[in-house]
Amino acid sequence: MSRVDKDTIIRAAEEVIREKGARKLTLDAVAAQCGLSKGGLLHHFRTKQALLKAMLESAIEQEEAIRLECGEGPGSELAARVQCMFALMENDEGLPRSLIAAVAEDPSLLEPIKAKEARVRREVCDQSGDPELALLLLSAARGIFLGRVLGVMEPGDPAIDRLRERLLAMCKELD
Amino acid sequence: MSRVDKDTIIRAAEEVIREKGARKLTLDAVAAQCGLSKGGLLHHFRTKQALLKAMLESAIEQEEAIRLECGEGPGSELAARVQCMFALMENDEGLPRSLIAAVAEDPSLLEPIKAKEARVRREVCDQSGDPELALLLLSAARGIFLGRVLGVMEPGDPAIDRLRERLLAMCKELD
DNA sequence: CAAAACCAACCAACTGGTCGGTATGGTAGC
DNA sequence: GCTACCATACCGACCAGTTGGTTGGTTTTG
Repeated sequence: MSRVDKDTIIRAAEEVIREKGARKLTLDAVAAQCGLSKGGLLHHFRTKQALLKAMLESAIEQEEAIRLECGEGPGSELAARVQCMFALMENDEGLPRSLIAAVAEDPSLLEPIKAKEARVRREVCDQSGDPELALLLLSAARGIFLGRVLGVMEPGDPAIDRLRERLLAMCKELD
Repeated sequence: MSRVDKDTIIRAAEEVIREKGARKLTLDAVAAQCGLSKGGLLHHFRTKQALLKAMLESAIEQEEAIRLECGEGPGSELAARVQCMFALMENDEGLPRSLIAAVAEDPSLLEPIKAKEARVRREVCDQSGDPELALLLLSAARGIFLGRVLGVMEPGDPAIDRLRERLLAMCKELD
């Protein structure tokens, strides 16, 4: 029986990034955050890379879970993905933080995300009668999302809500 | 007369990020890259933060220069900005790399970019008869751009070209 | 000459990672 | 029940290499 499981550690790592920035994501900081010694932390993740990788995988899982929630109705894949991205923004969880840390540490860690992203694009295109417009709308959603990840766009901006409505309307129109 | 000027150092820093990743952007690495001792480097930039800040400012300048090139004709601000972003992608210069390094090091360094981004959005909105659609198109361009910055989207993807054409067409339609 | 540009040696703090050891809880044999 | 054994979780000291930054001196240039 473990008192601290891997998921707790991943959350702690995300918290460190949130508080101190991606550059300060050190093993010591993570260990301190979840009340563990560095030795204990390294017992769960043998290297820092392993921790980063687990963070990304966890983030992807979370995203896919939200995606399923958004796609229950008869809407298209595109609409579901757009909704999913906005949902992801509301409770800014692991993915954004992990993304930044990973790309700073070792861009090759993003390979799984790259693959997932390509798959989503293909699905969205295949399903739509106007693949280019579909891709364009998807890109717009990602632009807003990544803008928030980088902190370039304000969280509470009312324009975001209006953009979401407009985006979703255009998605429906496309179907 | 200096044998190595600040601009050379900034370019060297960008090169380091390109070759080794944002995390490896160290003073030693930058000094080595531009054939300077660390002491010499620190003579030009007293702290690492100062170097980062200068990198961002330089990147913004470059972007504004490209923006002016793109906006010579009668096109709207929106069209010019979209064109500018695609031009920025073709010769992937400092801005993308600097962005990642800065956000990893200290997100508050992005403040100038945030301000500039907000200003652009305002201009684009003010000029357009359909501000939301304009913002949406701008977001799409940024989504593609940031997707490339993070390495999530392939550089040579032909879809990018098609997306650019479509985006520009929609911009013209909006005018 | 005086200032600016530059260098080499150095430093303290931090980094990821190793290592020997301890605490705990389960399990098999008696 | 008790003992011997073992695996897992965890600790804390330690290490070598790296980091940003300092200092004191040397070269270059106007």
